Parts: sequence; C-alpha cells; structure tokens
Amino acid sequence: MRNFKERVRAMAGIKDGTSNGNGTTKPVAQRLLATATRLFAEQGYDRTSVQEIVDRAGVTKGALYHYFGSKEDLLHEVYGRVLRLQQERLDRFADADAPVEQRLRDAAADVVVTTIENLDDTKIFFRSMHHLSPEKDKQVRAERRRYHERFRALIEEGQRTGVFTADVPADLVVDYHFGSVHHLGTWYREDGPLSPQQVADHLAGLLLRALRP
Amino acid sequence: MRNFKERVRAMAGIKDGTSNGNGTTKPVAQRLLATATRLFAEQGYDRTSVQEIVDRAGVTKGALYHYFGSKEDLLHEVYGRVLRLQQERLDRFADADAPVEQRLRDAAADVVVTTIENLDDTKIFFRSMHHLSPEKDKQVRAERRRYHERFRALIEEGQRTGVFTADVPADLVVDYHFGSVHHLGTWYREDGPLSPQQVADHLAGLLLRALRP
DNA sequence: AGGGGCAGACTAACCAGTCGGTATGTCCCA
DNA sequence: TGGGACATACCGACTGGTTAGTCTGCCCCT
Repeated sequence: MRNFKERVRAMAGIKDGTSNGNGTTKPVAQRLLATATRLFAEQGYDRTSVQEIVDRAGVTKGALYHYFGSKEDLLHEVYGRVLRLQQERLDRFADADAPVEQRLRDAAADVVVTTIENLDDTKIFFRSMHHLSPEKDKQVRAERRRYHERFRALIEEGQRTGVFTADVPADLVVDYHFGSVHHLGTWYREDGPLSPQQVADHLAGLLLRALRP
Repeated sequence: MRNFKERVRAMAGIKDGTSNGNGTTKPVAQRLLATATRLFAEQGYDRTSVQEIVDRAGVTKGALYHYFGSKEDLLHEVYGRVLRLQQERLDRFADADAPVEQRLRDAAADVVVTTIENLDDTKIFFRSMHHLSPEKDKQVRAERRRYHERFRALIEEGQRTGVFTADVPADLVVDYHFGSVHHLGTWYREDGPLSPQQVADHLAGLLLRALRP
C-alpha cells in the first residue's frame, strides 16, 4: 500500500508514462491528481465527490484507490507539490549573491509568479487546509513554518543592516506579504490587464517601499 | 416564509428577546446564528452539520427551519452582517473631514480592528464564500465590489493630488491591503504579542509607506 | 380558538471506502 | 517454446453511515 504512494509521487513529477505510445495519454495516477486539483479548486474539497473525480478522469473508483490511500491523500499530494516547489525556489533566491534588498525583491516577486502559475493549487492550499487530518495538518504546518522563517530571516537581515525599517515586526511583514499572495486566487484573472510578472513586480515594489527606512 | 427571514434579520441586530425575563437567555434565532458562526469558523461550512448546530444551540431542527429557510441562509446572514458593518464604517471614515492620507490610514486601520474583533465571521467569509449558491454569490459580490470601489476611490484621490505614488494601479493596491486583512484569520492569535490596534497601526503604516511617492 | 414556536421522527439522496473479480503482463523453470 | 505462478492495473456493485430538509403534531400565549 505505502509502496504505491511512493511510486505515484515519483510519477507525478516525471513525464514518463506506462501505457502511452506517443505522449497524448497521461498515466492514470497523474490524470487523477490533475483532475482532482482542478475540481477541488473549482468547487472545494468537500463539494467534490470521489465519483466525480473518477468520472472526469475516465476511470473508476478502483483505479483511484489503487493509487491513493484516500481522498485526503489527493489533497495532501497537492499541498506537497506546492510546498516543495516554493521552498526550493525561495531557498535559491535567498541564497543568491546579491544585496539583501535585491534578494528579498526577487524572492517576493518569484512567489507571486509561481503562485499565479499554479493558481489552482494555491487556491486549494489556502481554502482547504483545514480539511486535513490533524496528523497531516501538522506536517504541512511544519513545512509552512520553515518557509515562513526563511523569508523572515531575509527581512531581519535587512533590518539589522539598516536597509529596512526596524519599527515593524518582521513576522508581521511576512504575513503582510503573504496575505497579498494568498489573496491572488480571489482576484487575479488570466484575461485581466496585468501579466503575472507585472503583478509580481508591483507587489514586490510595494513591499520594498513599505520597508524603506 | 420570507417574512421570518426579515424578522430574524431584525432580531439579529437588536438586543430584545422574546422569552428572556432578565437577559441571560438569548432568543433562539440569535443563538442559532451565533452557534452556527462559531462552528462554521472552527470546522468550515461543509463539515458542520445542521444537527450539530441545533444540538449546540440547545434546540432541534424544527426551530432552525422555523427561522431560516436553509443552511445556506445562515451563511448568507453571516456575510450580510459583516458586509453591512464594514461598509458603514468605511463610509464614515472616507467621508470624514481630513487630508486623504489621514482618511486612508484611518479606514485601513479600522478594517483591521473590526476584522480582528469579528475574526470568526471574516474567517467564514473568505473561506466559505464559494459555498454560496450563484444567486446569493452574485449579491454578495456586488456588495463587496461597492466596498472595494469606495476604498479604491480614496487611493485614486491621493494619486491625483500627488500625495500617493501613481505608478501602481489603485485596484491592485486595494487587493494588496485586503490580502493582508483577509490573511489575519490565518495567523492572528488573541494571546499573541500584538493587540488588534497595534496590528492595525502597523498594517496601515505599511500601506501608507508603500504609497509614498 | 387560532396561530406562532418549537419537538422529533422520518425520508430520500448521497458519499467514501471495500471487495471480489478480471485482464494483462512478466519471470522463471522445464 | 510453453506454461504455471505471481503481480500489477483496473472494474463496478455494494455497504454502512451521514445529511439536509420535511412533516405532523403538541404546547402555550393571546
């Protein structure tokens, strides 16, 4: 049972398929995860039935429960993908060789772009987090905190070296910025006037200006 | 049927009770709404059963469906309360007789304080909005937009008169600020180090600094 | 004597997860 | 070369439990 999940996680990251000759047909596990993601984002976790997912993916429950242990596993998998992606990117920007204000600006802008590019996942993330079982919730929270702390460290560094104002708690600034990121799912529209990169530049600009001493 | 709802809405705003001699026992409709609010905030709308609400409120389903047309009506009522409250306060601050930067600062800080003071309601608002039927969703969206536009007008006024920077779209700034407000439910703790007013001052300060030309 | 304010049993729908079964493929030894 | 042994991938009917909402009727106040 646990073996399957490991393999599925691997499959989700890799393009290779088991039964596709040319590349048009995605492997079942991937298709299920993609379908579930879309439906969770559109209707919410609770309003989406397992039956609906398998119907839309063109398989049956047998297939879903062959690859995933439970409906909640699907949700957790979505979270895992988002968290891993964002943590990895944050680390890259934060460790770069540049002045702290540049590193913060890049990191702040990047998380906006990747959030918009994965808007379904992040919608689910913020909207359905409380649907996780205590055990998985704890795990997600821990990874989330790691991310938060890495980001906060950047701000604290700037505050120590005097390039950022120090009369606002660094923690609050992190939540300030992630509030606006979190909120993207509510208002950003692909057919709107601003590209993801433009939104990112604006939001990062606002953050940096807010932090000027 | 529709008559009841009107009366209930009235009851929700007024302290008067039907069956309480001294003031300890709230009228049933109020108790149901308060209980539902608490439970929705704790567990989410879908995870809260009608049975749970009536049990906790010490009545039965008969009572609930006597006062409310459906479970969704309860949710809609919560939204209505929050929206009316915030719109009224925003109008008051925006129409005040003061420089625009002061009016914006006051309005921005006030919405933070009232959000924290009604954290249950606002948690529900942002987390469960997509559970509304299309009809009610439309209504809520319309009221929400009115609020958004009033706030945006303040920013545009400051941009026109040159006290705020004009190289960021006013719409985006509104969503920027409301992102952080929205996010409060995720991180603010009553037993944390900051009072609602302190958080409000910080967040309003960040907004105003971000808007400096 | 009439109606508002509830109680509580009931229903029809739905849903996550299970389970026995089938089809296809792979490996291994004769 | 062929055929048993075993695993993977999936099907789809079924179950036990939950849920929103209804309905009938009692009680009490006016």
